[in-house]
Amino acid sequence: MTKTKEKRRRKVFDDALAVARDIALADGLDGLTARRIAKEIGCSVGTVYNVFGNLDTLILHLNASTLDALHHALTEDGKTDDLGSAIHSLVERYMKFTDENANLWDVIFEHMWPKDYVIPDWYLATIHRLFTVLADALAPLFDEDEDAEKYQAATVLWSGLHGIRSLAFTGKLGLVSPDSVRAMVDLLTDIFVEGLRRRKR
Amino acid sequence: MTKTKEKRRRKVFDDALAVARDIALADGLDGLTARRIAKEIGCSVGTVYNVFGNLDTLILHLNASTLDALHHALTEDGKTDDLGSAIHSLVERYMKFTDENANLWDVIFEHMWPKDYVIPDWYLATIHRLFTVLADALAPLFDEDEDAEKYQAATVLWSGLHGIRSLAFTGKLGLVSPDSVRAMVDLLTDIFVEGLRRRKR
DNA sequence: ATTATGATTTGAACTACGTTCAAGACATAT
DNA sequence: ATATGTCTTGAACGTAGTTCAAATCATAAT
Repeated sequence: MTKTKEKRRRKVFDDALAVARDIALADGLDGLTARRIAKEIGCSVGTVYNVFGNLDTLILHLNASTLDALHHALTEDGKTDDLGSAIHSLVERYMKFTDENANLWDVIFEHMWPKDYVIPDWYLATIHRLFTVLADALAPLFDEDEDAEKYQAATVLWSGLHGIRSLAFTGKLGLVSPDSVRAMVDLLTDIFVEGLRRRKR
Repeated sequence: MTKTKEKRRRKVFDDALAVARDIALADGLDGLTARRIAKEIGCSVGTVYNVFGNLDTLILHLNASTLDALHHALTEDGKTDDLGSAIHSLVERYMKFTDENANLWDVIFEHMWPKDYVIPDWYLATIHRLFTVLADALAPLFDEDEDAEKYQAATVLWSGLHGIRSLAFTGKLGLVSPDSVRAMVDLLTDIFVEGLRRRKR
């Protein structure tokens, strides 16, 4: 049977990702070594390489699951009807998730793909799906025929929020308090949404 | 005499940074190894460690010089009197500099300080000086007694632009063309400046 | 039940990294 | 010319990612 082999392979895959997630949460990208993952799931490095091919691909899957977890955090429970508060709710959830999973989240950005690494389409789709959540919340601020503009605006806002959060988290802004991060995020969100509102009129 | 020793030490310091800059421009953070730098300036790794203590400190100095180079690019030639065009000029120069020195620029953000690494005040001052350039350009949009708000707004705008540029450059937005990066940067800048303008009234 | 076959697992080994440090080379003061 | 104290050197250590020949295992065939 090829079934049992598939099962075993699947178990290594799942276990490795679960363990990698725990390690990343606790220690960030630095802790994510092939040897440590192998040891913690009780196999050799060779087996990890047999399943994932290389560490980059393992991290790719880890990041995809992190992105999915954020997507879930953003979309669970109902939406608000209120225009502005839907966006603020998303920002609130985004900040909460990235705070509570800071090390795990930052693996996505700390890890650099090798120059020749081809990022698969399903991973890009995961990113796209996330941006679309924000784009949908921005829908009232755009006309029906402005899907491209809407998606672009969502990308801009989200990238901007990411810039603030990640520079603060990695200490590259100088010393910045969590409080001021929140104030900066709110400032950007408010001004941007208000700007789109004016533009629509 | 301690003069000749100081001279030699200074030469190793300067040569190492010059070589590190060339390597970073060509190959990014990956190429910045102690052995390669030592070989290219014609000394042993030990000497590099004698002067810098560790690679992190060498990269700290490299980054400081990169930040200074951007500061120079932003401030050379006269300022414009025009309110909005001063800001757009800064953004234009920022984008030009980070495009032409993409690998070098990204060393600042790809490199992560060890958990216990203490970033010296003079480095933080270099960052502060850079943000102040943008804060000064935003001055017409704030009252005299709003220095903190002005600086915060500069930080928000710059972090936002950085978020867009760096996510695009590192391929973490999915596939994004250079053209659309420019459009996104302009969109954020326009909306943000316009938002501050309205706020002032 | 025993053997043969083919895939999987293993872990030592390879290269390359940051970093250290004992030994030698060097410059200065006497 | 010698003594002293500093600087330079490069082999060596520990740890990465990754590879691969040998051992192990599961299945199919006899």
